[in-house]
Amino acid sequence: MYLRGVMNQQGQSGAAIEETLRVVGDRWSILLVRAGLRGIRRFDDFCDDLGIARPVLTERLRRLVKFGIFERVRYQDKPVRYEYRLTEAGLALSPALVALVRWSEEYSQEVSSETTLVHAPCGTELEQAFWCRSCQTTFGPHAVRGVGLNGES
Amino acid sequence: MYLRGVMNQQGQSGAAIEETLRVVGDRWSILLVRAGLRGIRRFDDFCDDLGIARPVLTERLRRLVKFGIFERVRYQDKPVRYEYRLTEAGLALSPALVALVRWSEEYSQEVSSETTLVHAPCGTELEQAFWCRSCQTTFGPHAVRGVGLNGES
DNA sequence: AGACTGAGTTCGAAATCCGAACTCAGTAGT
DNA sequence: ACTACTGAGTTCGGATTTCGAACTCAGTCT
Repeated sequence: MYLRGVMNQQGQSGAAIEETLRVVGDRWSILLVRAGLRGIRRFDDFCDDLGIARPVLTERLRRLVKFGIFERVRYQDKPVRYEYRLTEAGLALSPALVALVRWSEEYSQEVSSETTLVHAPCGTELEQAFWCRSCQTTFGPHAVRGVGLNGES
Repeated sequence: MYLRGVMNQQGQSGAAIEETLRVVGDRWSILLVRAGLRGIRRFDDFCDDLGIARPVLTERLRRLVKFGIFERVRYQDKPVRYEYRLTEAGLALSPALVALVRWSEEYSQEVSSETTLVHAPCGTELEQAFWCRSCQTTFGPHAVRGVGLNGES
């Protein structure tokens, strides 16, 4: 039953994702990224859009900036004003976000009414898959092998 | 600058993912799913593997069971013992998990040493893509359109 | 002058998190 | 029969985080 052989608890193998979850693994961070993708940039807009408490927003944005997911940009000088823009790393979170949205649509108890994510050119509901460059095939979660998953190997 | 037109704050359009993040959006839940995928099922094993405090683990597992991500299974009678297994819905979180692992490998400050996720049959480092059934193509985040993203439309 | 804007900060109350120690039923060893 | 051990929790008090509401501060608009 102790079939791991995958070290953990600071071993190394899971260290990266653990750190990542310490950054984006809270109720708000992913939602902030999503808001960023929707074009929201300003403090008060994040605040109104998400209904997040101001002190929490302050702290969250600071942390996301620190970890390179947002950048704080001065967009006006007279009264000095800053806004928050997604960096490339922040944009790169969108697959995770999309995966979560898809999961929500399928499994959340919430009435999610209609499909919200589609392939832009044709409007078809999208699916998410893994892609192997060398085999030139797509495949599902069952064919993923990894140190971080499936109990080693 | 108020280009949303996507309702929020209980509007409906983002409700599903907000609820989802209220369930799995914390430091531990995703890690619990990952542990589940690695074959971990028992209370003490989750505890040792993640280094999570016991009361928190109790509460987290209860919540994940309540939302259908794990199921609590009696696996022995003499001393009654239960273990936690991922449901199908729980398994379905793996794309999100994989996306986060990939992101961590690429952008986390942590030294992540080597690639940990591969295509099982051939061992090639996997990529994640979106798949359009009707166009029969894969595509990246830029070609995703959706109510939940990209400021409506 | 007075009202408003945007990006925060300060406050105290409420909810969460933590580690360490305890419980409880049953099993195994001597 | 006594002791130690196992697995799945619960209980405790203290530290940390979260919250909403109200306040600040520089500058602008009327």
